[in-house]
Amino acid sequence: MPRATKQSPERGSARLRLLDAATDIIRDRGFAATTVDDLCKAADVTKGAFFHHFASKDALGVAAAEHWATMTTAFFNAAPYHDPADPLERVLAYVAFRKAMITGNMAEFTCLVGTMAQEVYESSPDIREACGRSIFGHAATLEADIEAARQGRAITGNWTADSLSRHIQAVIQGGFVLAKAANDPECAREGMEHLDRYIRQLFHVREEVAA
Amino acid sequence: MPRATKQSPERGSARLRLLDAATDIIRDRGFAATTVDDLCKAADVTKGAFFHHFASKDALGVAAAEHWATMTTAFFNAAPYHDPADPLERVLAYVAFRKAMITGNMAEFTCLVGTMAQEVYESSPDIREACGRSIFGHAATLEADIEAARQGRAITGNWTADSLSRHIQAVIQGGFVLAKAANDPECAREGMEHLDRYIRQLFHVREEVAA
DNA sequence: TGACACATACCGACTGTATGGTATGTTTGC
DNA sequence: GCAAACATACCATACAGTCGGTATGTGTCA
Repeated sequence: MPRATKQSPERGSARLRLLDAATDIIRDRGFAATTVDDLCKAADVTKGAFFHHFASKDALGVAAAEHWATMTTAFFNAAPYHDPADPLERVLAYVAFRKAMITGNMAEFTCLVGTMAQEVYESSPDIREACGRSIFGHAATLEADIEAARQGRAITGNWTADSLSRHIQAVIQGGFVLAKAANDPECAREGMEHLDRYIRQLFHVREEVAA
Repeated sequence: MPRATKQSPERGSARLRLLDAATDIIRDRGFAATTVDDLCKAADVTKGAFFHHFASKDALGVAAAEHWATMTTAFFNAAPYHDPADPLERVLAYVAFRKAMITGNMAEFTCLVGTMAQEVYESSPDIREACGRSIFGHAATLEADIEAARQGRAITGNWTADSLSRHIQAVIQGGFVLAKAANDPECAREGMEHLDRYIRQLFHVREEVAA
C-alpha cells in the first residue's frame, strides 16, 4: 500500500481519486453501506484528505452524483449513436447502444445515481436532487431527436417527447433492478429489446431482426 | 411511548410487528440505513425480542422479503383486475391497477424488494435471492394470461410471455426509481401509460382514452 | 533573487457515539 | 415445570467527524 508521499506526482488528485472510488464502491454496496474509510482505502488517501475535500459524507454523495453526470455526459456525447442522419435512427441507436453497454460486472454497467436516489431519496434531499439532475438531464438529451422524429414522420399519438425520454430511462433503471434481483444482466438486455420494439411501434417502423 | 407490558394482548406478535415495521422503514431509508434499534422502537419491542426471532439483521432482511412476498401475493390475488373474462383485458386491468396504486407517500407505494435488491445484491446473497423470488414470483402470475392472450389472438411477435411479464415489472420498478429521483409519483404513473400503450400495440388493440 | 506571508493539500491519531450482537434474567402459556 | 417469548444490561467494534500538525506551492515586494 504505497502511501502518497511528498514529491508524489499524484498530489492534488485526491479529490478525483475519491470520486472515482465512490463511483465504483457505491454502485457495489450502496451509499449507506459505503464507509468513509472504505473510500479512503480505495482511493489511497487519508481521512484528513477526505474531509479536506468534502465537508461530510453526504457532501461526497452530492459530488459523486455531479461527477457521474459530468462523466456520463462526456461519454454519451462521444458515443457513436449520434451518427445517423435520421433522428429516429439516432434514438434507436441509443437504445441499441445502451443494450450493448450491459456487459461485465453488475457494478460496472449499472447506474450510480439510480442506486443512490433509490436509497437516500428521503434521508438526503441534496443527494436526491443531484441524482435527479443527472438522470433527467441525461433523459433530456434524447428529447430533441424524439420530437424531431415525431414531427418529421407526422406521428400523432397520445404521448409527448419528454414523457418518452423519461420512460426510456425508467426502462433502463428497471432493467438494472431486475438484473440485480436475478443476478443476471440478461434481464436488463431483455428490457431494451422491448423498448426498441415499443419505439418502433410508436413510429410505425418495421421491427428488425435483433442485432 | 407505552412499553409493551406483561399481560399485553399483543404478546406473541413481536415477529410480525417487526416485519411490518421493516416493510415501512426499509422502504423509507433503505436496508443499510435502517438500524435494529429503529425497528425495535417502531415495533415497540426490545432488542432481546428482535434477536429471539431473527438470528441477525440480515436474517430479518430475508424474512422481510418473504413476508413482503406473502403479503403482496394475497393482496394481488384479492384484487379486482382478475375479473374480466378476456385474458388480455386482465393484463391491461393489472397495469391500470398498478397505476392506480401509485398514490400517497413514496414509501407507501414503492417496492420493498426492489429497493433491497438494488442495495444488497452484492453484499447479501440471501436477501438478494429472497427479493428475486418475490419479484419474479409475482411477475410469473401474469404469464399465463399473457400467453393465453397471445394464443387466443394469434399474435406472432418476436417476444415471449415470460419476457413480457418481466418487462412489466421492470417498467414498474424503473418508474419507482425515477419517481424517487424526481420526488414526484407522476413519473411512475407516466411509465404505466407507456406500458399500457405498448401492450395494446403488441396485441393490435385500439388505445383507449386514458382512465 | 530571495525572504516572507499566505494558501492549499494533505497526514494520522484521537473521540464520542451508534450499532449489531450477547448473556442472563423474567414472564407466560400449556 | 418446561419451552417459548420476551426484557434488560452490557460489550466490542466501527463509524463519521475533529484537530493539530506538516509539506508544498504562489504571490509580493524589496
